[in-house]
Amino acid sequence: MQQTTIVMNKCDQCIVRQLSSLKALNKDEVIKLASSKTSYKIKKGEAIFEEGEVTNGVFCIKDGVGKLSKLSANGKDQIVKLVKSGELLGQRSMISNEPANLTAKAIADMEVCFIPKTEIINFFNNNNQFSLNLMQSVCEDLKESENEKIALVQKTVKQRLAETLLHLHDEFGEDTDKTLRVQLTREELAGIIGTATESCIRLLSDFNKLGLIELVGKKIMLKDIRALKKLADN
Amino acid sequence: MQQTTIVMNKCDQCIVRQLSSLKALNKDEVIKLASSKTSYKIKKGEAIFEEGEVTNGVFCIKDGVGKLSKLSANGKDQIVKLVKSGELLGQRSMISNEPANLTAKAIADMEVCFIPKTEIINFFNNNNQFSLNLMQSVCEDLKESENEKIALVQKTVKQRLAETLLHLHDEFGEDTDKTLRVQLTREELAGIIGTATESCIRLLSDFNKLGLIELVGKKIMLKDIRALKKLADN
DNA sequence: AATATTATATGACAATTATCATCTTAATAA
DNA sequence: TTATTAAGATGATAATTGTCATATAATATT
Repeated sequence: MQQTTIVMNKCDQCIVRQLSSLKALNKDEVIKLASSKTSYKIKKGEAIFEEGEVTNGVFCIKDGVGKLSKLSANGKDQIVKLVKSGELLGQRSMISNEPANLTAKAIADMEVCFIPKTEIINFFNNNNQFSLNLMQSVCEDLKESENEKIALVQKTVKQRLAETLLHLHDEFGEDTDKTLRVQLTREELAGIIGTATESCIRLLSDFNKLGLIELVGKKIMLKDIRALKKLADN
Repeated sequence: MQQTTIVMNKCDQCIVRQLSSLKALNKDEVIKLASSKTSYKIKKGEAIFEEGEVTNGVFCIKDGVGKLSKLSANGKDQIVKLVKSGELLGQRSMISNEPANLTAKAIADMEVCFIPKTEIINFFNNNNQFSLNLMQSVCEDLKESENEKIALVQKTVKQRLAETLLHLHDEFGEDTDKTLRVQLTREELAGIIGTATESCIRLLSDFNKLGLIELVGKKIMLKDIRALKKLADN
């Protein structure tokens, strides 16, 4: 009895349970969830799943940061989305009944839990609020993807870099030294904005010289957010 | 009584009912649907809804072709997706409870039906298969959007043009004269692949000279699909 | 039919961005 | 520590693509 309570609490207190579609689950469902999940630790650089893999469930991100990306023919890694704690991973391919379309890798050490598909489908069919939440989450991803698609075409690399820096600042915040908390390599940053690594580095230098940002070793500090916003929009 | 039957048949026979998420609806639900829908005719060039508009429902496309697009600051229209008969329009913003993110316009004369949100939410909550279908449809859109996003960055304009021509051929087929059935202006085609109209025209000329396509007035005939595929992939 | 308007086409040129080479600095392994 | 490798930085150059100008063809309007 007590054991059940402990297990339930584990998921009940979890940040994913608080932030994701899973917030719609009731006590009994959380207990079921806790007993069917499995936990993993994933080191920086390691994959959670690879493109083409059949995952048969979703991953809850308890801690860390990950990237969803696709390798191109010429060996470049295009990053489609970053994910952080509180989010679910692999919803789309699970629902579509398809192998993963993208590869998920850890950018910072991660703690994740795997929830089997059967469990999720069960919640989906029996809990309207959960299915609506899940639906809205995918819809949010779709909207974001469409808008990014438009930005890729309508904005220059410079604008996209400014936009991405602001976005990273908004979503992940600052370290104590005022630099961006997410530690991306220049290559990864280039992969997000969709450009060559050298172009990305060059523009960062330009931004630095213009006083828009400051490069602290490999880390980036946003110095003039207003100017970055202006640059990104116009 | 007879009237009800007639009305039901109207929706029951409809191509949208056969192809979209609505195929999961049972007889009673179709009757409800038929009584709550309103029909419209939309002329080529006219809008079904505009970006920022609150639609409060979805549109069934009975006939015609439409485009979902967003106007950029510099006046260019980026086309995000083409829609054709059998598809639903406006699902995402309805589910997200947001105004439309994109503008929907007719490329060819359209016949559409509007279904109010209350009706859809009702089906969503009471019919698991319908909610799953709807979910899968949004997931399909998401996958496509992500893949196009990647293509926009990793492929050249030439490759994207080849890819888009093949895609249009697959999805909309040929007219009796072997040309592509969808009649897009060069400007619209440029808006899909995300390039300047002049660049698009120039590349079409190149493709023509290379024997990949043939330009029959404003219409386009694919002559060497194998070569176009090779070009698009590599 | 004549005129106006819009779409398509093409040349010339500029701007952006990618590629390749090289160098420096930082991180990691031996 | 030293050697080795990887990441970051920058110059030189080429390729791609966008912009502007202008011409022609197609369509619409009077």
